[in-house]
This record gives sequence, C-alpha cells and structure tokens, in this order.
Amino acid sequence: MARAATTTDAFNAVAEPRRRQILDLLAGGERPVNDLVERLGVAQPQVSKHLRVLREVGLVAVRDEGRQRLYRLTGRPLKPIHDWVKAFEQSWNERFAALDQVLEKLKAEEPDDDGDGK
Amino acid sequence: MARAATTTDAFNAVAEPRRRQILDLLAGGERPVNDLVERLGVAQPQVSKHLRVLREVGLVAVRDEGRQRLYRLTGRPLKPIHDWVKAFEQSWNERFAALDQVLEKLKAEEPDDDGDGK
DNA sequence: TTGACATATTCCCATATAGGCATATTATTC
DNA sequence: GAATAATATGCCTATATGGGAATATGTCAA
Repeated sequence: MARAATTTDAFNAVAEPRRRQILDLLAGGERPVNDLVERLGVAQPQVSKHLRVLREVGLVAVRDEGRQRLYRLTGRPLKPIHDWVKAFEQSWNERFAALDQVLEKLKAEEPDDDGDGK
Repeated sequence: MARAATTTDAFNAVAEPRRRQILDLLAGGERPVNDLVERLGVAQPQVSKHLRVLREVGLVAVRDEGRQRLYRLTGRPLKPIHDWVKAFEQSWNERFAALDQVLEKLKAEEPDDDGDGK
C-alpha cells in the first residue's frame, strides 16, 4: 500500500508545511486566494490545490463574494491532534521526566513485588 | 516533487496511525519489538520499519538487552506539533469562537475606521 | 459580447511510501 | 560450531504526492 491520502485526516493534511502556513494565515481572518498567493509567494494553482485538501478534511470553509472566494479557518479537525499529542506532554516536560525516573527507580528496587504490598 | 519523507519531521512521521499506536504503547514504558508486534497484530518487519522512522525523527530510542532491543519513547519532537496546534485551540472552542464573532461584528460596524480612533 | 480578473482543474513527472514476503544480521544457548 | 531466537533489511508493487505549466471555469465590467 502507499501512504494514506493527504485528505484522510487532519494529521495527514497538516503534515505538509505549506498547508500549515495557510492555516496560520487564515487564523488572522478570512482571506481570498490571491491574498494567500501573495503572502506565501507560491504559484496560485498550488495554493488552490492545498486549499482543496484543507477543505476536504474540513479545516477551511469557503464563501463566495463576487469573483473572489474567501477562505476561513474551521479548526475543529485539529482537536484530535491536540488531544493525542497532549497526552505526551509529559514526555518532553523535564518536571514529569524527572518524576518518571523516580518511578522507574522505585520499580527497579522492588523487582519481585506482586503489587499486593502486604 | 513528491510528498516529503516520513522521516522529515514529527509531523510527517506521526501522520501514520500505526506509528501513533506504537508511541501510545511505548508511553506505557520500554518494550521489546516482539511485544509491540503482538500487541499491534502487525507483521514484525513492518513494526521494525515503523520503529526506524520513529527513531530517525527522534521519537524513540533503543537500548540493547541481550538479544532484545528495548524501545522507549522520547517524545521531545512532539513539542513542535503541540505548540503549533495549541495556537488553534480557540478555533474549536465555542467560547473563543463566540468571542471571535463579536470581534468580527465590531470590525464590520466600523468599516471606515483608520485605526486612529481620535 | 468581449475582455479582464479570480480561482480551479488537468496533465506530466520524480519520488517515496506501506505492506507482503524472503532473507540477512546479531546475539544466545547447547 | 550449530541451532535458535530476536530483529533488521532488501526487493517488489500499487498508489498518491507536490510542483510546474497550460488551460478551463466563473464572474464582473464596459
């Protein structure tokens, strides 16, 4: 099998840095495509393609206004990423890392403990 | 160009669900490969390959113990993901979403305001 | 209608994937 | 040293990617 499609979920969609940039820009408010094109310095077709991916995973929504299409952030699909990664917060937090070491040490010191404790 | 390599960064490495599962398991402590193979129900070579990717982006570390190789979580590279996605927290939080609407409305009500305010 | 502007789609290509399977590598025990 | 256990690597294939370039679609204005 090949890699999962970028449109599979937010995890895949957001793995591409350019798409994260787009979301960063849209965090500042609704914007037409050309605005993104200029700010990113990327060819218009590529921007449209990235926006399509983001739309398909529900990370952005569009609204037509005259000849422009205004894209806006709809970050809901990012929540699963946040939730998942948050659970690992302790793994890069020195405070927690130190605690883990203590726990590991304790575990090592009572290797035959069956957990009953009596 | 093709998609960026999975080993480019944590964003790409973690886009694959199986690799997230592996990290979830390792969050419970150091584990030999076979242990992961059993718990995941995935062929051993695939697990080794996923572990390689995770190692290359620094999400896991290995330690040899006899004929086994004990993998453990080193979640530091997840921090950038956390930091990035955290900035969007408001976008799926109703509270903040409501605030945003208010702000947008205010902005709409003073369309000719040059920001000077005097 | 014609033309100009804004955006989307299509085609082409080099590249890397993930899984299946076979096999290589390394370490252990007899 | 041979057999075995634990893990890693190599090869194969279908598939999708992201960028470039050209072009299609859609919308307004004169």
